[in-house]
Amino acid sequence: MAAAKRVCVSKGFGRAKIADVAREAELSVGTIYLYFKKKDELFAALSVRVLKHLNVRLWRARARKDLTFEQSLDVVKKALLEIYEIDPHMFLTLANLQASETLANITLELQRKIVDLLHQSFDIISQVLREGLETERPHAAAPAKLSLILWALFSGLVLWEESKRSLDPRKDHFKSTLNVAFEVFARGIVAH
Amino acid sequence: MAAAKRVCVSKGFGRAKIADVAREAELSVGTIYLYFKKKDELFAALSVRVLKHLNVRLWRARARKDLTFEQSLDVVKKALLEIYEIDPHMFLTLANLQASETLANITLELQRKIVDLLHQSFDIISQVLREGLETERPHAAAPAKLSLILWALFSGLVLWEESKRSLDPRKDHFKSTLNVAFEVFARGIVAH
Amino acid sequence: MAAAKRVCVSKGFGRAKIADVAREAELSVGTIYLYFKKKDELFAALSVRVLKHLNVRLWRARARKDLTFEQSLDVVKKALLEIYEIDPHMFLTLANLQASETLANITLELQRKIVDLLHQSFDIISQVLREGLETERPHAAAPAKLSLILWALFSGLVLWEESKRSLDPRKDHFKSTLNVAFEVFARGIVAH
Amino acid sequence: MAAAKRVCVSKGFGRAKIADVAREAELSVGTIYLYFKKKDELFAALSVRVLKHLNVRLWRARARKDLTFEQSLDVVKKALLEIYEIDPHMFLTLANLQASETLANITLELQRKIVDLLHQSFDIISQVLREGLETERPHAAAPAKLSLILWALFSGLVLWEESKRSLDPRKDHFKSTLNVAFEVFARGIVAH
DNA sequence: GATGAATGAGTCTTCATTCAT
DNA sequence: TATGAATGAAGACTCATTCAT
Repeated sequence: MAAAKRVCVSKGFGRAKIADVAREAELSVGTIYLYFKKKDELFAALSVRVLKHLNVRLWRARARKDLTFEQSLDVVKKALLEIYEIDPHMFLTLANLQASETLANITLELQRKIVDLLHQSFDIISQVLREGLETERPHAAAPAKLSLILWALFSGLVLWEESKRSLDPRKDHFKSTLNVAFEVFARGIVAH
Repeated sequence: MAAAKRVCVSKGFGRAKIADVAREAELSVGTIYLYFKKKDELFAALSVRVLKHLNVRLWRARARKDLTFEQSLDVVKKALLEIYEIDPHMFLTLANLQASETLANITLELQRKIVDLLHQSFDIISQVLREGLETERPHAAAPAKLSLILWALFSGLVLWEESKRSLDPRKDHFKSTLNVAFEVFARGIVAH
Repeated sequence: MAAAKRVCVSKGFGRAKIADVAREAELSVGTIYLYFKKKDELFAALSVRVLKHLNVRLWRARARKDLTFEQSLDVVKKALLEIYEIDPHMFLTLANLQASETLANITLELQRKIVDLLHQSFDIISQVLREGLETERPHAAAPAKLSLILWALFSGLVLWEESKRSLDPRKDHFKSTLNVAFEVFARGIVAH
Repeated sequence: MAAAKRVCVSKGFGRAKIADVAREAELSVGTIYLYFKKKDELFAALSVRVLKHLNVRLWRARARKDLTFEQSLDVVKKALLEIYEIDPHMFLTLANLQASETLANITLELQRKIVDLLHQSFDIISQVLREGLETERPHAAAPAKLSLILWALFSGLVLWEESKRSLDPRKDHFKSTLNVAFEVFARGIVAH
């Protein structure tokens, strides 16, 4: 799977061949098929891995208590950013999963796993937000909806950032845009 | 191109074959190649079309004067939503363009056109925001950055909405989430 | 299809590759797939051809009137033998169709065609036998059953003949055995 | 080998994999190769087993003395039918051996064994027929030739029966057709 | 301009066979 | 004897692209 990710990064998701992965992993083609029934199964498994990693990080963030809402949000932002900076392709893997038809070609079991992990991600973010929201922003929207908005905001920015490289030479800094985005978000959830 | 879009919608972006497009267009395969040098060229042209359509709408929104910031933002939201509702796959086309490696395989000319149109989109949104911001939110972030955030927010929500159909049976309504997202955004750009 | 047959003859049914057929036909692999959806479809089509050829011959035999039962039987034998001698592999094609799992992998339409042609073969043989039987062998078994027995006898002998070459050096002459078989059959359908 | 036969029956001859056999036998793949050098060797050995079983039955039939020709023939028929009914796939195994190219890929030793056993089968049938023929049908054809015809008749009917299941919904009963076939055969060997 | 048959390189996938343990 | 992970050659099938008509 590490090899598969490396191939995705270097050749692009759609151009990644099983033979490439095998070569990168210093295995034969057949061996790949010993562990993954289909090509799409392998790449979907990559997403599972990303989501698991993500959830571990988010979980750690959630463990911290006695934080204000702003601090909680900051913890979520840091968790997402940290993961992105460790491996900027992680979220792109997820974006590709969403944009491609990979999902249609995998086992129901794997599909369920992915759905489940995504739900977990949202639930953790919701929980982090909820505590701060309840005391400080009692009139804010439902945490579940807000966590989805946060997720969309983040993945939209990542997708843009990644595609920008080939499209748009105009320089803008991901991190600073992200900071502004989170500030806007934080202030937007006002208590009237 | 209309045929190409219909094929993309019904079979999915990655599974769309030139032969399908030809059949849908009631033309022969060869004829497609009279108008598009490469397959990727055709699908990139689709994105150009989406962006042009988008810009026309945004331009109309921009034309209205004497609006408060909130009203301006509402106009942008309506323009984006309207386009999405007329054709939910338009933004997915763009997302696919970003997520796939299509961009790497097209002529420089077409690449430039796409970049140019995207800049136009941002510029129009920036302008819409700028007027309201200058008078009502003098301390807000740069309009260019805010328009990017708005774009990311919207495309992130669309991508999620589209992928959710196959992944996640949990019902949530795109439109209401979008409304909340824009409310949060609008309130977030406060003048301290 | 002529190329496919030649490949079957020279390399054996199970070892015939699409690439071989393409080379033999002086076409590319893709062109084969322009006319046959699946590999098995091509080889099943071969059987259809054999059966059609067979039925034409049998039909001609049937056209002759005013024959005694023995003469009718002789006409059937000659028709079968003639086909076998023109192309000894024709019946082997059918035997392979029966012994292999090809039938499970073809379209229902093609399956139906094969069934239909086989029924036709039996029906023609039945008709040839019927006339002679009615007047000369009134107490014989049903012509349909007898034509099946004749068919089994013939194809059993062909299968044996074909496999014998690699198995059994013991010489015996197909034609003379066939003659004896038909004599036995003719005498066996006695009028008590 | 029992496992191999079960796999052949359930998945079909051509679709039987060594891995399937190993799983069925509750052994590992490697272990299969301790006992059979090649895949074809294993399946050829299956034929040897069938032929041995067949010969045992035929031998028993031969042991009975003081039978008329018709009774002898009946004994042969019963032996063949009994084997067929115990395991309808036995003869199909032999038919597959004949129709496929398996024979070309096995050791000379195994080839000889198969040839030898086939000769034995014919010889036993010949002997059964000979006794009755000599006294009751002095002018009949050579017993060797007649036993080959009998064999062809039987295997032709079996092959037909087996293929019919997937091809032809038209019901006809194997056993009754076989009975008619043997009656015809018995009467056909008349003494003029 | 339009056609669509032909192409063949490119990929996935399978599976008999080996071999270090 | 037994294992079963690893192999990689082989082969079916696809589809963007071309070009003679």
